[in-house]
Amino acid sequence: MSPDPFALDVVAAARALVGWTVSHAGCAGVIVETEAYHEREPACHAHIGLTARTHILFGAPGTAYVYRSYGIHALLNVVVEPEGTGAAVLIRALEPMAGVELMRRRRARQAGTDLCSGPGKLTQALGIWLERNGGDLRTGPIRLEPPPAGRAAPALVTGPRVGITKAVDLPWRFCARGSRHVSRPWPPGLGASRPRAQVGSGAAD
DNA sequence: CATGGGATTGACT
DNA sequence: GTCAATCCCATGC
Repeated sequence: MSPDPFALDVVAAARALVGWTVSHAGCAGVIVETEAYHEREPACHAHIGLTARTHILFGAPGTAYVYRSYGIHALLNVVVEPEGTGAAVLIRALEPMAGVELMRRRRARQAGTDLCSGPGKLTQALGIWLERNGGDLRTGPIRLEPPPAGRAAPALVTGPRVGITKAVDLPWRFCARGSRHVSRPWPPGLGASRPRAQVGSGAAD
């Protein structure tokens, strides 16, 4: 299988990118959750067409699209599909693999909770900010690397995308089955065990 | 030029 | 469960 998912259609790319590694500024994690966005559906920023904000989405596949969300957070996307088509894969969660102490320091206020279990959390943990918008993910500073050759593709759980108000029924969210590093709300059938200490309300396993 | 709205998170009732 | 934070961009007058 080609190690270049960037030219694939956005849904295939979103599925293929689960299991890849993202690294930046001394930290790295394996992607456990993605979502697909495409200009032909209204939840995608590129739906409004080519503007100052969206032109990166129409650019070369393998480019980083980093934008500010709710005035507070930076969200990381991988631009996919051929140049001229507005499409991207949102990286929603990572399993921390390297530089975990540095991640904890960057997220000092939430050191006890999950470090990368959300699109705004992982950019904070990795030190990714808006200045990375437009960068080439194959050369860095943000690097995207394929899983080791021969590793089986992770089983995926599919569900509707999170946090949007348009095209809410499209099943374009993909989570690694069994991973407890996925963002909330966990999709049905994820198969991950609860983080502990939340049990007690009488529910048995 | 004024205004509305987020591809979210963490704190609080 | 509810809700504020915070700011750039897109839209409308």
